[in-house]
Amino acid sequence: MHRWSKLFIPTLREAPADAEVASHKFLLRAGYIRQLGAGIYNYLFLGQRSLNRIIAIVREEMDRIGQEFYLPGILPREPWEESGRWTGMGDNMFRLKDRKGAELCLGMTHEEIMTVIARGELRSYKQLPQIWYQIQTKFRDEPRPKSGLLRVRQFTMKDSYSFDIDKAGLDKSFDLHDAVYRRIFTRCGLKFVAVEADSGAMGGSQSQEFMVYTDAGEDLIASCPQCGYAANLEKATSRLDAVAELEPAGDGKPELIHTPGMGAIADIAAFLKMSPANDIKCVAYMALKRGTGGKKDAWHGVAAFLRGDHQVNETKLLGAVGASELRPMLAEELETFFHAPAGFLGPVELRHDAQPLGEGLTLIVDRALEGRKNMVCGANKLDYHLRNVTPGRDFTWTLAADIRSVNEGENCPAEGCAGKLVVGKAVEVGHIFKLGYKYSESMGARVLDENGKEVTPIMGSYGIGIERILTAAIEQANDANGFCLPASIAPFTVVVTITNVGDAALRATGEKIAAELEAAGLDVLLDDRDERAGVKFKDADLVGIPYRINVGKKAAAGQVELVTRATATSVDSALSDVVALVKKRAEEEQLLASSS
RNA sequence: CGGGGCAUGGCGCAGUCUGGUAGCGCAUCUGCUUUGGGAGCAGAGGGUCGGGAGUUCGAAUCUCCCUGCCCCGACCA
Repeated sequence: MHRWSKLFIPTLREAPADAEVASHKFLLRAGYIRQLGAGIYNYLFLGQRSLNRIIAIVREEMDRIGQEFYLPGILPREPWEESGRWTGMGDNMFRLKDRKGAELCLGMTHEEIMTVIARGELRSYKQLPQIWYQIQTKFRDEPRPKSGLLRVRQFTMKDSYSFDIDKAGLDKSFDLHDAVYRRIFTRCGLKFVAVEADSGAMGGSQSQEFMVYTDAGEDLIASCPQCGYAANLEKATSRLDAVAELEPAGDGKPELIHTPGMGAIADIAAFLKMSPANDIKCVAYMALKRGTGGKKDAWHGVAAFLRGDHQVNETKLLGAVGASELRPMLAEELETFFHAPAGFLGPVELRHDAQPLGEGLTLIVDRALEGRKNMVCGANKLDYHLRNVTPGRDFTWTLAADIRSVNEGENCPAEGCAGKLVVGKAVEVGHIFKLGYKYSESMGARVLDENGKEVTPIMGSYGIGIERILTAAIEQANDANGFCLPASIAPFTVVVTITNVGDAALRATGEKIAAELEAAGLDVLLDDRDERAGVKFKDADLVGIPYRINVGKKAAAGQVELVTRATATSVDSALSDVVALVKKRAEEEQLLASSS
């Protein structure tokens, strides 16, 4: 029996000044966590208890499809060197040296280590498929830890890895994870959406994120209320309405116009009395190409051209050109590639490479420019623009790709759907994706297929942020007094509050009810503190326990109160019925969650 | 890494501009009263004012350097 009077639950009346988001404030106030450093937290009794319950659900569900391992958190350099990620991970990886000077790192993910195991042990197609998972502490030297447990440098992750003989097998492993993840998040009481996601620069094809909508989130999700389309903004597309083209001026050929000081698109649009949609804008970058096979890293020029009213999406751009990093071009680099300053850059007669990231400039155009005509763009000459510019006729490019971010209100990309996209903030709680051969190939994992031929197994990688489930649950259900966790992941299902411990009869009744609840298999906390009733009510509301039984004045008449935290409603119940009632409520909640 | 801010008792803050040896609320401890929504009264304990150097008779306060933390941006398989 857990008695509050004996426990360490350091609740705070006021939130520390540097907590911004709801989950951060309440995790601190409710005594779940304490900060040790930037992005480094101590998990106290209630926090650890809740995380343990989340882990139990994750483990139970993962055991349906996979086998649990436990890999080290401290890892030698060599496997990372083999995969190319020792340098690829950059400053996000914590690195250290042992007493002999050998280099090690703290694990931020475990593709390499799982692949080491696979290549050492897997020999035959008969041993496939395999799904191996672990629940492990991960370390990432985040550039900017923030928002309590949402973005931290040490956290707990369930990560799993699949090895299959072929793509069909990978599809199956992926789908198994998709189904199990849906069960996990449902059981944890999260209102989540599965969205299409970018697979990142580190390889992979199909990729899906599990997101919980909240303003505390750092990802933007575009979704269609009509057909259910949902995608991370890094991936989302839309169908654009046609733009009214400008009438050709003069002979219809590109024509130089004097535009003194009009480096901004808004200036040009106003000057020519046209929509920014008739302008071609240029965003110039230097892109980093990681050297492989002993080659050095190198920066290359990339000129991205988009519709004047569109925003470049750097994630899409990185993927399109195959680079690993971008930075804006410096003024002298602009001079080298364009012979012109920012504000007057354009694609006409711009020398560019045939292949992305060659020695010269990569010229990439957004798909929204294809088929357009009579547009306005910079002339690569200070204070001059060109009009009558038609893409394809007046300039060519290295490649065309979707490199823009969609905007709210644009048309849903789904075939035949008339919906308009809405954009919302969300936090990522899980991510599943098809890795392909990146690690198995580079690290030399091979098995023999049924014809005795050596083949490379295909891999998948699947993660769940354990702490993020807790924070997302708090973000989605909190009010001025605190938060309410789903019964499945709350540190306790029910708290029995003895309103006045000075009253021996009340005390005995509270003890009895708590014992009965425990015997019924519920996680029960008995609030037997010698505090005023108000203090105990406030604390109970704060710490997220979904049900509270007040043992007070009416106990002498055989009645107690059952308070439901989520709805702030209470019902009187006979002492003899309350245990069954709580149990029923908690079970109903779980059923409701799994049916939605 | 760029921009902004903060650092004074466990938490929230004042004091810094204008230098004079540290204060308020909450929390903690003791006693009495109170006992259904963060009680009242009385008393008590607790702070090298983030660190270092300097200016000064004297520094929380002024100067310089460093560190930590927060926010915005960049970044973030």
